[in-house]
Amino acid sequence: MSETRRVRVRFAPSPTGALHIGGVRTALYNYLFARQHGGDFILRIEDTDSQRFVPGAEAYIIEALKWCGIVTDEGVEQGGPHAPYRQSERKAIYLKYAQQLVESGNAYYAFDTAESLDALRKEYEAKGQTFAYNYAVRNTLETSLRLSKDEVAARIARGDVWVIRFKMPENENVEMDDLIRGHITINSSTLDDKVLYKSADQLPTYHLANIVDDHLMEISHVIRGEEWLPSLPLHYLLYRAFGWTDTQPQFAHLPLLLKPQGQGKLSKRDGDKFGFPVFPLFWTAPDGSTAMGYREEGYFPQAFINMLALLGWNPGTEQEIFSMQELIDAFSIEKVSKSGARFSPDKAKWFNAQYMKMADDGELAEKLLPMLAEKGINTTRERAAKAVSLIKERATFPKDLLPLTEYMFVAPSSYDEKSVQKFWKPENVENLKKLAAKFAEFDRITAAETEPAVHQWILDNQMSMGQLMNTLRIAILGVSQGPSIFDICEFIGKDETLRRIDAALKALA
RNA sequence: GGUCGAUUCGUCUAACGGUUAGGACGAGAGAUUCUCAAUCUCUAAAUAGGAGUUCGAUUCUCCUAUCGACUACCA
Repeated sequence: MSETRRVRVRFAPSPTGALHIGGVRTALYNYLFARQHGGDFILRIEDTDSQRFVPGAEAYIIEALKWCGIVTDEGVEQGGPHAPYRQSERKAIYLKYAQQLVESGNAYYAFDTAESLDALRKEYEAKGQTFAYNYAVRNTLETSLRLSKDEVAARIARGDVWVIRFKMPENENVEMDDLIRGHITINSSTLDDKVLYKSADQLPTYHLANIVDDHLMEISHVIRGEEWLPSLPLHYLLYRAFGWTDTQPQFAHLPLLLKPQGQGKLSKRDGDKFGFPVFPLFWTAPDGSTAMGYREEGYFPQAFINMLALLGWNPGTEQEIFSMQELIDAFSIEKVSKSGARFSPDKAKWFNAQYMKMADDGELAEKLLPMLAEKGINTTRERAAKAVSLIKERATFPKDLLPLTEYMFVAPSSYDEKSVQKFWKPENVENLKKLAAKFAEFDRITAAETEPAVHQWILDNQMSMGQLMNTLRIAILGVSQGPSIFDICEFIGKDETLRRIDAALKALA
């Protein structure tokens, strides 16, 4: 645990489905930490559960990280000095380590069947007790602890089912340190003899594979979800049993992400229930069910990351908008909060609106163009960018751009009844006709020159600014809303302005 | 049930034992404007409860309550 050790962190998801936003946040914090310390960020796939493996999940994870702008230095995709990075491809290394633990007396073979253990659990339950596979019972069961070496070998050779279990010490206070939670002590007697190596699929369990790989990959810091806190003593003891305590990584357990309403941690179903995504990308499960994603809902990855970064971490300043580089510079593991954070869809939208305001007009135009084309409107990138600049501050998502700009390209086909009732009065209509005549005097309509001139003209003729402008607005847009009416008239041009006034006068006569 | 962890406005959070407990989202009100947004200003809104330690606890300790995680040959 020397201070000079190179920082190497890993994100180690299990490919059992889409990557939940809680997982994305874990990956993000690891990434920020690595970058801040000039270290390495590694993506390792922990696919040691052959039962729950979901095809496509790994590809999803990789794509999600890419969309978020989280760049991996080593991993299943690009390889690296410690390849392979998929645990199923590292199968061969784990058994050796498990056996090493047996030889050193820290683990043992157990020959219980799933059925016999099941029966034991039921038996205890009937007595109102909870069965724990630990120091109290291990000597009464079929294990290498009481069987002779020859008999153990014979049983294995015979094909009996076996697992390797960790021999949890009895009544020892395990002292641990967590970068976020501080010092923690747990008595080992409350822990059980966890399975390290499974017979079912000849693969290690998470605990073994995780410790072995973190050691082999020279991981310096383990930053993971709080759900791992209960297994931290086991992991400490494993490092000790292997004799790796001098290079044991430091641990940081992140608080959980909670549901926006009600109780419990955020789950996949919450998205469906409350109408917001819990996954970064759209996901189609093997059973055909689907779940929406932030990307598809129109979130900017920067906004998504910004929102996620602040959910459980705070720099202590009042800054809220952070670029990835700013996050890297400001991040600190000590400032991660200890309690679970409730996810807020409203705040997520607010972040997106902030990024919308900052977005480049040209880039937004690229998103708008196809939407317009779908409506049969073809225009240039420049025109679209100009339209976007007029309205982007009132949009939250790129999809809002279409309804906000559509009327700038096509004349209204109908007029909002409420607005008409309010403003389309005989006097206003008469004034509108005069205004049209006034417009005709200009070579072209501009916000810079026409607007002040018309204002003065309205004053001189003792007309009502509010009444006339809204009447004009109805004629041009069909509704009484939107950005400055002179900006719009300038955008559509003098001819089109006069044409729309004329059309409205006829339609609403 | 057991073990561990957590607890500041409705939500996300700030406050190296000393502040009128700050900011943001959301809510309400107002300003501005040709309208709708945006923007700006203002308002309401919190230290879970109880004991201690201390001159002084949001902050430290203990108890209670509540919430959460874990308690698989899942990760």
